[in-house]
Amino acid sequence: MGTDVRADDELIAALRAHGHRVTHPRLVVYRHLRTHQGHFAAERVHRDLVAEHPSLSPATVYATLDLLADLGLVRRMSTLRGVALYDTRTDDHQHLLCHECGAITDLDARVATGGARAAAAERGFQVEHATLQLTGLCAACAARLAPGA
Amino acid sequence: MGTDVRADDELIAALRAHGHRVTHPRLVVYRHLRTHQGHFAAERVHRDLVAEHPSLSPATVYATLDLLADLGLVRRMSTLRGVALYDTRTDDHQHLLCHECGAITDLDARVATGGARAAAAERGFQVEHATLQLTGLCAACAARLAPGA
DNA sequence: CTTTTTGCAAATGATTTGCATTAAC
DNA sequence: GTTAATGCAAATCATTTGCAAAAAG
Repeated sequence: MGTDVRADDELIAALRAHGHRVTHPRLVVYRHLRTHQGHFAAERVHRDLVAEHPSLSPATVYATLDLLADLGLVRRMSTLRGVALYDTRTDDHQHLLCHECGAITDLDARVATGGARAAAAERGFQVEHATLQLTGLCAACAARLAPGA
Repeated sequence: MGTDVRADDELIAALRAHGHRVTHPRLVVYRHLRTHQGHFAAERVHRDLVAEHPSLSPATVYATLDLLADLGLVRRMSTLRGVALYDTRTDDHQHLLCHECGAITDLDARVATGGARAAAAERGFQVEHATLQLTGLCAACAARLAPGA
């Protein structure tokens, strides 16, 4: 493993392109997300990193994730619960949200969003991402709730 | 206007079917949602109703909206920000989320979700709703941010 | 050197919880 | 009568903010 220099370059280029500074916390957070792909809450990122970086503050993690989202390096996810999540995947995919346990999993199906995008554009809405959210029961919760099936 | 008895009946039937009691706060909240369609935060519902129903507590509104969602009379919405929203529409439609002002608007396009639903089912996920979320800039924010265009 | 970014601690704000009281059934 | 549901106040928890100190360019 070790530090992936290519990953750093991508962050550095994006920061410079928008007039932001390349700082230690930003590198640390970004590397962590690159290494551990998935859906992250700010608080979780902070908890994961604070042992190795004791001076890293929650506020900085919140600000950094927000910045990374603005730079397009992660995506803000919509959630049913009240915790803000960031997705390391920036390509199109779908989300399965279990309303029992709150688990969120990725799905890779082909969904034609062209019609909806066009309809939105007609209203003057500039679409950046179109994500299909499927809510329901995950396999584990379905099994737990319907025992004898 | 006046009380729409048919609306009450729908709530009462759903409550009875699930062994819940028909209470005054539940009627009041449900009537309000029926009358004022849209996307509601619990806090907003409470604020709207507390003048006429001074004893109505926030906690009850939270619990009631949660119950209505479980009964299928409203839908929990996914949001980018940390406020839980409930949608009075329970039929299939899409949401436009402006990440500048936070505005959420409905869209009525035809989106083929069959493929994604099937893929989810293959994984053992029981899909209840499939909602396409389009994130980006609403017309107002786009105009404000790109002045000279 | 100048300005952004950080860390810290305090403030905020939505949501939840515990518990005695009240209202459904 | 019995039990669920309410109201209230306190607790919780994620997130934001203000400001002095530190670090980036």
